[in-house]
Amino acid sequence: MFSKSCEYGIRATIFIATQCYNETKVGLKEIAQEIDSPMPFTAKILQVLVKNDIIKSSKGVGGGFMVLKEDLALITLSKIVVAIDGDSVFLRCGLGLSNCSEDHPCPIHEKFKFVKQDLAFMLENTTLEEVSIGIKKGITFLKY
Amino acid sequence: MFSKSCEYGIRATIFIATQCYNETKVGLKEIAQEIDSPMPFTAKILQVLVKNDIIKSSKGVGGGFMVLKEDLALITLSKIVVAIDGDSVFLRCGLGLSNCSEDHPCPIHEKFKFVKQDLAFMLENTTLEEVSIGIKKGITFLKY
DNA sequence: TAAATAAAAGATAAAATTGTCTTTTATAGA
DNA sequence: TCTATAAAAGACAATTTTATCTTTTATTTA
Repeated sequence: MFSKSCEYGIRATIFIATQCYNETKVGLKEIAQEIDSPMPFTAKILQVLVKNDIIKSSKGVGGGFMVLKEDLALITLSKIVVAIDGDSVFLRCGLGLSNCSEDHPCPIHEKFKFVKQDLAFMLENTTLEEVSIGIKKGITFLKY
Repeated sequence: MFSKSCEYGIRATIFIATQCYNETKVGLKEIAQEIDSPMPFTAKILQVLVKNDIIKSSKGVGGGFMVLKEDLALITLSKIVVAIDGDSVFLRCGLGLSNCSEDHPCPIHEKFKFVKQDLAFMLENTTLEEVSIGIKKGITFLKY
Protein backbone atom coordinates (compact mmCIF):
# COMPACT_ATOMS: atom_id res chain seq x y z
CA MET A 1 0.00 0.00 0.00
CA PHE A 2 2.70 2.45 1.06
CA SER A 3 6.34 2.36 0.07
CA LYS A 4 8.85 1.15 2.61
CA SER A 5 10.14 4.72 2.85
CA CYS A 6 6.66 5.81 3.80
CA GLU A 7 6.23 3.06 6.38
CA TYR A 8 9.53 4.03 8.01
CA GLY A 9 8.57 7.68 7.77
CA ILE A 10 5.27 7.20 9.57
CA ARG A 11 6.79 5.00 12.24
CA ALA A 12 9.66 7.43 12.79
CA THR A 13 7.36 10.42 13.05
CA ILE A 14 5.10 8.64 15.51
CA PHE A 15 8.10 7.73 17.65
CA ILE A 16 9.41 11.28 17.59
CA ALA A 17 5.94 12.49 18.51
CA THR A 18 5.84 10.27 21.58
CA GLN A 19 9.07 11.85 22.77
CA CYS A 20 8.04 15.49 22.73
CA TYR A 21 7.01 15.96 26.33
CA ASN A 22 8.95 19.19 26.39
CA GLU A 23 11.33 20.51 23.80
CA THR A 24 13.47 17.37 23.85
CA LYS A 25 15.07 16.18 20.65
CA VAL A 26 15.61 12.60 19.58
CA GLY A 27 18.67 11.40 17.69
CA LEU A 28 18.67 9.39 14.50
CA LYS A 29 20.28 6.41 16.18
CA GLU A 30 17.58 6.11 18.80
CA ILE A 31 14.83 6.56 16.23
CA ALA A 32 16.19 3.82 13.98
CA GLN A 33 16.53 1.52 16.97
CA GLU A 34 13.04 2.14 18.23
CA ILE A 35 11.36 1.55 14.90
CA ASP A 36 13.82 -1.13 13.72
CA SER A 37 14.81 0.57 10.50
CA PRO A 38 18.13 1.00 8.66
CA MET A 39 19.74 4.12 10.08
CA PRO A 40 21.16 5.83 6.96
CA PHE A 41 18.00 5.17 4.99
CA THR A 42 15.91 6.53 7.80
CA ALA A 43 18.06 9.65 7.78
CA LYS A 44 17.14 10.28 4.16
CA ILE A 45 13.46 9.95 4.91
CA LEU A 46 13.67 12.26 7.90
CA GLN A 47 15.26 14.89 5.65
CA VAL A 48 12.14 14.81 3.49
CA LEU A 49 9.91 15.17 6.52
CA VAL A 50 11.95 18.14 7.73
CA LYS A 51 11.70 19.82 4.34
CA ASN A 52 7.96 19.30 4.44
CA ASP A 53 7.75 20.95 7.86
CA ILE A 54 6.36 17.85 9.48
CA ILE A 55 9.24 17.45 11.89
CA LYS A 56 11.91 19.89 13.02
CA SER A 57 15.62 19.17 13.26
CA SER A 58 18.73 20.77 14.59
CA LYS A 59 22.37 19.90 14.13
CA GLY A 60 25.21 19.71 16.57
CA VAL A 61 25.48 18.66 20.18
CA GLY A 62 22.08 17.95 21.67
CA GLY A 63 20.58 18.15 18.24
CA GLY A 64 18.11 15.74 16.73
CA PHE A 65 14.52 15.60 15.59
CA MET A 66 11.27 16.70 17.17
CA VAL A 67 7.64 17.46 16.53
CA LEU A 68 6.34 20.75 17.82
CA LYS A 69 3.84 20.14 20.59
CA GLU A 70 1.42 22.54 18.96
CA ASP A 71 1.59 20.44 15.77
CA LEU A 72 0.69 17.12 17.37
CA ALA A 73 -3.03 17.55 16.79
CA LEU A 74 -2.52 19.12 13.38
CA ILE A 75 -0.25 16.62 11.67
CA THR A 76 -2.20 13.81 10.11
CA LEU A 77 -0.88 10.58 8.65
CA SER A 78 -2.11 11.84 5.34
CA LYS A 79 0.43 14.67 5.42
CA ILE A 80 3.26 12.22 6.02
CA VAL A 81 2.13 9.92 3.23
CA VAL A 82 1.79 12.77 0.75
CA ALA A 83 5.20 14.13 1.70
CA ILE A 84 6.91 10.82 1.02
CA ASP A 85 4.81 8.90 -1.51
CA GLY A 86 2.86 11.74 -3.05
CA ASP A 87 -0.89 11.60 -3.49
CA SER A 88 -0.92 8.64 -5.86
CA VAL A 89 -2.43 6.28 -3.28
CA PHE A 90 -5.49 8.48 -3.14
CA LEU A 91 -5.68 9.40 -6.81
CA ARG A 92 -4.09 6.71 -8.90
CA CYS A 93 -6.32 4.52 -11.05
CA GLY A 94 -6.58 1.03 -9.59
CA LEU A 95 -5.66 -0.49 -12.94
CA GLY A 96 -2.97 2.05 -13.77
CA LEU A 97 -4.76 3.98 -16.51
CA SER A 98 -3.13 7.37 -16.79
CA ASN A 99 -6.35 9.20 -17.61
CA CYS A 100 -8.97 7.20 -15.77
CA SER A 101 -11.75 9.53 -14.68
CA GLU A 102 -15.47 9.79 -14.12
CA ASP A 103 -15.86 10.46 -17.83
CA HIS A 104 -13.47 7.76 -18.94
CA PRO A 105 -13.54 5.15 -16.17
CA CYS A 106 -11.68 1.89 -15.92
CA PRO A 107 -13.80 -1.17 -15.10
CA ILE A 108 -13.28 -0.83 -11.35
CA HIS A 109 -13.34 2.95 -11.18
CA GLU A 110 -16.64 3.26 -9.31
CA LYS A 111 -15.94 0.53 -6.81
CA PHE A 112 -12.31 1.44 -6.24
CA LYS A 113 -13.21 5.04 -5.63
CA PHE A 114 -14.76 4.14 -2.31
CA VAL A 115 -11.77 2.14 -1.18
CA LYS A 116 -9.50 5.08 -1.90
CA GLN A 117 -11.91 7.43 -0.17
CA ASP A 118 -11.93 5.20 2.90
CA LEU A 119 -8.18 5.20 2.99
CA ALA A 120 -7.94 8.95 2.44
CA PHE A 121 -10.54 9.65 5.13
CA MET A 122 -8.77 7.41 7.58
CA LEU A 123 -5.38 9.01 6.99
CA GLU A 124 -6.74 12.54 6.98
CA ASN A 125 -8.49 11.98 10.28
CA THR A 126 -5.73 10.28 12.18
CA THR A 127 -3.44 12.69 13.99
CA LEU A 128 -0.04 12.19 15.51
CA GLU A 129 -1.53 13.06 18.88
CA GLU A 130 -4.00 10.25 18.61
CA VAL A 131 -1.60 7.51 17.52
CA SER A 132 1.10 8.42 19.99
CA ILE A 133 -1.23 7.78 22.91
CA GLY A 134 -1.35 4.06 22.18
CA ILE A 135 2.43 3.88 21.98
CA LYS A 136 2.90 5.72 25.26
CA LYS A 137 0.42 3.43 26.97
CA GLY A 138 2.19 0.36 25.59
CA ILE A 139 -0.90 -0.78 23.74
CA THR A 140 0.46 -0.34 20.23
CA PHE A 141 3.93 -0.91 18.81
CA LEU A 142 6.37 0.48 16.26
CA LYS A 143 8.52 -2.60 15.76
CA TYR A 144 8.56 -6.45 15.72
CA MET B 1 -1.88 -0.32 -4.54
CA PHE B 2 -1.21 -3.15 -6.96
CA SER B 3 2.04 -3.84 -8.80
CA LYS B 4 2.25 -2.92 -12.46
CA SER B 5 2.28 -6.63 -13.25
CA CYS B 6 -0.99 -6.97 -11.43
CA GLU B 7 -2.56 -4.00 -13.17
CA TYR B 8 -1.60 -5.43 -16.57
CA GLY B 9 -2.80 -8.86 -15.45
CA ILE B 10 -6.22 -7.63 -14.46
CA ARG B 11 -6.63 -5.54 -17.60
CA ALA B 12 -5.48 -8.41 -19.81
CA THR B 13 -7.82 -10.89 -18.16
CA ILE B 14 -10.76 -8.53 -18.48
CA PHE B 15 -10.02 -8.02 -22.17
CA ILE B 16 -9.73 -11.75 -22.76
CA ALA B 17 -12.99 -12.22 -20.90
CA THR B 18 -14.79 -9.77 -23.17
CA GLN B 19 -13.70 -11.84 -26.17
CA CYS B 20 -15.08 -15.20 -25.17
CA TYR B 21 -18.40 -15.17 -26.93
CA ASN B 22 -17.70 -18.67 -28.12
CA GLU B 23 -14.48 -20.61 -27.80
CA THR B 24 -12.46 -17.94 -29.59
CA LYS B 25 -8.89 -17.34 -28.53
CA VAL B 26 -7.07 -14.03 -28.39
CA GLY B 27 -3.42 -13.60 -29.28
CA LEU B 28 -0.80 -11.88 -27.16
CA LYS B 29 -0.31 -9.13 -29.70
CA GLU B 30 -3.95 -8.12 -29.70
CA ILE B 31 -4.14 -8.26 -25.92
CA ALA B 32 -1.11 -6.00 -25.48
CA GLN B 33 -2.53 -3.56 -28.02
CA GLU B 34 -5.94 -3.43 -26.44
CA ILE B 35 -4.67 -2.80 -22.94
CA ASP B 36 -1.64 -0.73 -24.02
CA SER B 37 0.99 -2.82 -22.29
CA PRO B 38 4.48 -4.00 -23.26
CA MET B 39 4.00 -7.24 -25.14
CA PRO B 40 6.83 -9.43 -23.80
CA PHE B 41 6.16 -8.36 -20.25
CA THR B 42 2.48 -9.08 -20.68
CA ALA B 43 3.42 -12.54 -21.94
CA LYS B 44 5.16 -13.27 -18.66
CA ILE B 45 2.17 -12.21 -16.65
CA LEU B 46 -0.21 -14.27 -18.77
CA GLN B 47 1.95 -17.31 -18.06
CA VAL B 48 1.32 -16.84 -14.35
CA LEU B 49 -2.40 -16.53 -14.93
CA VAL B 50 -2.39 -19.72 -17.00
CA LYS B 51 -0.52 -21.59 -14.27
CA ASN B 52 -3.08 -20.38 -11.78
CA ASP B 53 -5.93 -21.68 -13.94
CA ILE B 54 -7.42 -18.25 -14.34
CA ILE B 55 -7.04 -18.21 -18.11
CA LYS B 56 -6.44 -21.01 -20.61
CA SER B 57 -3.88 -20.97 -23.40
CA SER B 58 -2.96 -23.03 -26.43
CA LYS B 59 0.04 -22.88 -28.69
CA GLY B 60 0.32 -23.00 -32.44
CA VAL B 61 -1.83 -21.79 -35.27
CA GLY B 62 -5.07 -20.31 -34.02
CA GLY B 63 -3.73 -20.51 -30.49
CA GLY B 64 -3.97 -17.80 -27.90
CA PHE B 65 -5.61 -17.08 -24.58
CA MET B 66 -9.17 -17.44 -23.35
CA VAL B 67 -11.37 -17.56 -20.30
CA LEU B 68 -13.80 -20.43 -20.08
CA LYS B 69 -17.35 -19.17 -20.35
CA GLU B 70 -18.33 -21.20 -17.32
CA ASP B 71 -15.60 -19.42 -15.33
CA LEU B 72 -16.71 -15.87 -16.08
CA ALA B 73 -18.97 -15.65 -13.06
CA LEU B 74 -16.52 -17.56 -10.87
CA ILE B 75 -13.31 -15.67 -11.41
CA THR B 76 -13.03 -12.66 -9.14
CA LEU B 77 -10.50 -9.85 -9.27
CA SER B 78 -9.28 -11.14 -5.94
CA LYS B 79 -8.10 -14.36 -7.57
CA ILE B 80 -6.10 -12.44 -10.15
CA VAL B 81 -4.51 -10.19 -7.54
CA VAL B 82 -3.56 -13.12 -5.32
CA ALA B 83 -2.11 -15.02 -8.29
CA ILE B 84 0.18 -12.15 -9.23
CA ASP B 85 0.84 -10.07 -6.09
CA GLY B 86 0.03 -12.62 -3.42
CA ASP B 87 -2.24 -11.82 -0.51
CA SER B 88 -0.07 -9.10 0.98
CA VAL B 89 -2.46 -6.28 0.00
CA PHE B 90 -5.10 -7.86 2.23
CA LEU B 91 -2.87 -9.00 5.03
CA ARG B 92 0.20 -6.82 5.22
CA CYS B 93 0.55 -4.42 8.13
CA GLY B 94 0.01 -0.85 7.01
CA LEU B 95 3.27 0.21 8.65
CA GLY B 96 5.23 -2.84 7.56
CA LEU B 97 5.53 -4.60 10.92
CA SER B 98 6.22 -8.25 10.25
CA ASN B 99 4.24 -9.50 13.20
CA CYS B 100 1.52 -6.90 13.56
CA SER B 101 -1.62 -8.57 14.91
CA GLU B 102 -4.64 -8.07 17.13
CA ASP B 103 -2.43 -8.96 20.09
CA HIS B 104 0.50 -6.86 18.99
CA PRO B 105 -0.99 -4.07 16.88
CA CYS B 106 0.73 -1.21 15.15
CA PRO B 107 -0.73 2.26 15.80
CA ILE B 108 -3.04 2.11 12.79
CA HIS B 109 -3.92 -1.57 13.01
CA GLU B 110 -7.56 -1.12 13.99
CA LYS B 111 -8.30 1.59 11.50
CA PHE B 112 -6.37 0.09 8.64
CA LYS B 113 -8.09 -3.23 9.12
CA PHE B 114 -11.29 -1.80 7.74
CA VAL B 115 -9.64 -0.32 4.70
CA LYS B 116 -8.10 -3.69 3.87
CA GLN B 117 -11.43 -5.39 4.47
CA ASP B 118 -13.15 -2.97 2.12
CA LEU B 119 -10.59 -3.66 -0.56
CA ALA B 120 -10.77 -7.42 -0.05
CA PHE B 121 -14.56 -7.42 -0.11
CA MET B 122 -14.62 -5.36 -3.26
CA LEU B 123 -12.17 -7.62 -5.07
CA GLU B 124 -13.76 -10.83 -3.85
CA ASN B 125 -17.17 -9.70 -5.02
CA THR B 126 -16.27 -8.40 -8.43
CA THR B 127 -16.39 -11.03 -11.13
CA LEU B 128 -15.00 -11.05 -14.64
CA GLU B 129 -18.54 -11.37 -15.94
CA GLU B 130 -19.53 -8.16 -14.22
CA VAL B 131 -16.59 -6.03 -15.33
CA SER B 132 -16.62 -7.24 -18.91
CA ILE B 133 -20.16 -5.94 -19.41
CA GLY B 134 -19.03 -2.34 -19.09
CA ILE B 135 -16.24 -2.88 -21.59
CA LYS B 136 -18.53 -4.50 -24.12
CA LYS B 137 -21.01 -1.66 -23.79
CA GLY B 138 -18.25 0.88 -24.26
CA ILE B 139 -18.88 2.45 -20.89
CA THR B 140 -15.59 1.48 -19.29
CA PHE B 141 -12.07 1.30 -20.74
CA LEU B 142 -8.87 -0.71 -20.51
CA LYS B 143 -6.45 1.85 -21.89
CA TYR B 144 -5.68 5.60 -22.18
C1' DT C 1 38.35 29.67 19.15
C1' DA C 2 38.78 24.61 18.89
C1' DA C 3 36.79 20.17 19.45
C1' DA C 4 32.98 17.24 19.53
C1' DT C 5 28.54 16.24 17.95
C1' DA C 6 24.78 15.38 14.87
C1' DA C 7 22.09 16.32 10.82
C1' DA C 8 22.45 17.46 5.60
C1' DA C 9 24.08 16.37 1.30
C1' DG C 10 26.06 13.70 -2.20
C1' DA C 11 28.00 9.55 -4.21
C1' DT C 12 27.68 4.75 -4.47
C1' DA C 13 25.73 0.03 -4.13
C1' DA C 14 22.36 -3.75 -3.69
C1' DA C 15 17.87 -5.59 -4.53
C1' DA C 16 13.48 -5.72 -6.59
C1' DT C 17 10.56 -4.62 -10.26
C1' DT C 18 9.74 -3.83 -14.92
C1' DG C 19 10.82 -4.65 -19.55
C1' DT C 20 13.23 -7.05 -23.72
C1' DC C 21 15.19 -10.57 -26.56
C1' DT C 22 16.19 -15.30 -28.01
C1' DT C 23 15.39 -20.12 -28.01
C1' DT C 24 12.33 -23.95 -27.25
C1' DT C 25 8.01 -26.45 -27.38
C1' DA C 26 3.43 -27.48 -28.89
C1' DT C 27 -0.19 -27.30 -32.34
C1' DA C 28 -2.70 -26.72 -36.69
C1' DG C 29 -2.86 -27.00 -41.42
C1' DA C 30 -0.96 -27.76 -45.99
C1' DT D 1 5.55 -35.11 -42.50
C1' DC D 2 6.90 -30.40 -43.02
C1' DT D 3 6.06 -25.61 -42.24
C1' DA D 4 4.07 -21.80 -40.11
C1' DT D 5 2.30 -20.10 -35.96
C1' DA D 6 2.02 -18.79 -31.23
C1' DA D 7 2.80 -19.56 -26.41
C1' DA D 8 6.48 -21.16 -22.85
C1' DA D 9 10.80 -20.71 -21.00
C1' DG D 10 15.06 -18.74 -20.06
C1' DA D 11 18.62 -15.28 -20.32
C1' DC D 12 19.47 -10.56 -20.22
C1' DA D 13 18.86 -5.37 -19.52
C1' DA D 14 16.95 -1.08 -17.69
C1' DT D 15 14.72 1.28 -14.07
C1' DT D 16 13.15 2.13 -9.52
C1' DT D 17 13.38 1.38 -4.83
C1' DT D 18 15.93 0.43 -0.91
C1' DA D 19 20.11 0.82 1.55
C1' DT D 20 24.97 2.31 2.63
C1' DC D 21 29.02 5.16 2.97
C1' DT D 22 31.60 9.49 2.94
C1' DT D 23 32.00 14.37 3.14
C1' DT D 24 30.12 18.76 4.45
C1' DT D 25 27.67 22.00 7.33
C1' DA D 26 25.77 23.74 11.50
C1' DT D 27 25.65 23.93 16.51
C1' DT D 28 27.02 23.36 21.22
C1' DT D 29 30.30 23.43 24.76
C1' DA D 30 34.71 23.46 26.74
